[in-house]
Amino acid sequence: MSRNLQPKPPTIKDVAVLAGVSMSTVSRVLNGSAAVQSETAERVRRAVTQLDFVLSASARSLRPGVRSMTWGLLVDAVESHYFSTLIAELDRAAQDHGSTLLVSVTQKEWAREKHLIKEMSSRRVDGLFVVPANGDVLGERSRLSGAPIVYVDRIPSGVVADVVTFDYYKAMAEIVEELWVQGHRRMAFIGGEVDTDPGSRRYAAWNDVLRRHGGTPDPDLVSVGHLVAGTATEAVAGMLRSDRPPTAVVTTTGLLLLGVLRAIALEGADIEAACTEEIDSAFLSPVPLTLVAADFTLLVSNAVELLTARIENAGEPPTTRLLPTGRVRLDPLRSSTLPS
Amino acid sequence: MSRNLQPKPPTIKDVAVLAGVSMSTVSRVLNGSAAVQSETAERVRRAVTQLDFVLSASARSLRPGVRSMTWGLLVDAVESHYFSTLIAELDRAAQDHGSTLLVSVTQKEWAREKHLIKEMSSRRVDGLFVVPANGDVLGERSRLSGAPIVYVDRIPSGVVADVVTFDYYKAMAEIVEELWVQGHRRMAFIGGEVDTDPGSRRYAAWNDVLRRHGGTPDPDLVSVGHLVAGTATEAVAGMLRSDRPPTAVVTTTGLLLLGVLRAIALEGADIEAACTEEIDSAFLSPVPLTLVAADFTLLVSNAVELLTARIENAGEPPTTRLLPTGRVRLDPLRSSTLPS
DNA sequence: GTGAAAGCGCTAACAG
DNA sequence: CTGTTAGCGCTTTCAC
Repeated sequence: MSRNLQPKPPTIKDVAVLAGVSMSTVSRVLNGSAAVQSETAERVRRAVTQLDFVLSASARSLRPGVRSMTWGLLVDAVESHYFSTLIAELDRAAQDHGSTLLVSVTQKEWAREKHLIKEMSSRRVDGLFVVPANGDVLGERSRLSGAPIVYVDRIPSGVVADVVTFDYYKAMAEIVEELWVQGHRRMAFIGGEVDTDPGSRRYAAWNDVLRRHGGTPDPDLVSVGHLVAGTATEAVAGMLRSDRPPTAVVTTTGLLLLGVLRAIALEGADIEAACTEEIDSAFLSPVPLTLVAADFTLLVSNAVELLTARIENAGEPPTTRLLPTGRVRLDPLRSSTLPS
Repeated sequence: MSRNLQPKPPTIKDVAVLAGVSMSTVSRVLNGSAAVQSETAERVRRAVTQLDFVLSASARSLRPGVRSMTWGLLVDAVESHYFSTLIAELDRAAQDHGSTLLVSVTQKEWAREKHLIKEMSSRRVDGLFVVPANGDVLGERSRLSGAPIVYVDRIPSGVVADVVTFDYYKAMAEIVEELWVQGHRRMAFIGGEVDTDPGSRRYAAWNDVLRRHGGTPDPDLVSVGHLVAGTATEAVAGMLRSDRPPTAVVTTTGLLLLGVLRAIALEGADIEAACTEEIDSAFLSPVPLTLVAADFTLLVSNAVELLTARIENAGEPPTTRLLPTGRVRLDPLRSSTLPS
């Protein structure tokens, strides 16, 4: 029980006493908000180091008009390559900006998102990045006050706001078009939720391209609403075992792609696969793979630009930015010739 | 510019006025800290709903002795299965406990970890989970004041503290032992940092088991210090192309395993692989795979138990908990018989 | 260039 | 059961 008790952290007053100045002076030194005699400032800084003092973010942000130099990030879920990449990039951006990034998880529930937005606001973050969950049926989003918000990756419903997302419609359209040109006439579509963004955009693109080429998609080859990889595996395995199996299968998320690849591996099928998200184990694919490459550095820089602008000045009208995507093509490694 | 400006959030005073009571009463209703006439309470609650009011976490936590019902989590990096799983579990646990989890990234830098611990403390989190970064050469960790800390997954240096981690030594020892029993005499070891925890524990186990069976590990089959998958791929490819290739390769992290599998796929090798971490694309492995399964639910429940105890009462001596791990065995899917 | 004092939003005595 | 008041740690006028 000796040194285990948490000694309460020093306050600005402790620093002031130790440095032999007033609290105001310490504050001025620490914030650079006004000129302080260099010798005095030095004494203050020494006291700060000695006490290992840090300004209390809570107390500090109580005063109106003071920036907390903190950004919040609300993600919907954590099981995805996408999520790790986003956090890593955003964290770096925040650091460059001199801000701290605080991340929280909404678990795809609108109620939780709403709660966390308020929670973060009550912690006085300067701004929030939000990967919106679905479910705001009452249009409550537009009534949320507090810190400015930039929505990321998904277009939220029920609000006109700043949004940065990739052009998933175009990404999917290009993939399907390309497969069509390659001669594929029986393509399967494996998707998650298709009535909400961004699934809806992808699904629309899929349908549009196939219809443009005449004919409607074969309903036996469309299976949506998958939330986990397992059901996707079953769906694809079923298709592959049927009388008229697909020659290519298109899917939307990395999670589902793994499910699809599993089915393909299980069945020993020899078809094309494509996905609008990347996975880091793509090289292990038993079949040729086309992936949409999303540049998260680009996503983040756009989002940061929007948020900082909004933090500085709340006047601009909200914008939605649709970012371009790239493409990655992979052929199975196993049968490839050995590199010299 | 009309409704775009952020209206400053309502305060407890606004609620009090609207409900026709005093601030204290509002506070009491919101905290359930004392009995309030049910009718009055109802009026307050209505006002709260009407104004969409949330207590300011900043102001609230300024008072000494008040819990913020917030936990912090500091992770070293974000590119790993491990990380997603940890966050997901911890977030759920926090929610069950009625607390909010705030996550931040240390980027494996001790300076950043130190900064973020203070930053989080200054936000008055009730406690912190930390995946410690290496580099505390001055033993500063033990001097950190502020919120109680439970270290997770890694044993930090320079401090006696609460730690929860898996028994990586045993996990690795068992794997190597098993491979030995299966007849493998030329095993390769691909590792990351081996002079810091937990790499050091795994590397020690590897060496110990091989030595116990007589003979030292072949230095040509040991390659450590890999921080990315690419260099691991090169190292393994080199081994596989050599005169005396390994018959099995053991690696430590999921990231490195992917690099290893890539080399195996590239070279078309037919050897065993093993890893002390799981990956979600394991079923795509071209070769038989043994993985250590770590139960993160267990990790998290232990960590939460320790932290909450510490939050309640700072008296107990710090403990280190080494949790048991499981095993997963996977055979390549492609050549397997089709399921009926 | 520096200090004293008010007040940010909230909770916890203390009265009534 | 409810209101009044002091004060948490900090920044910012306002004096000096």
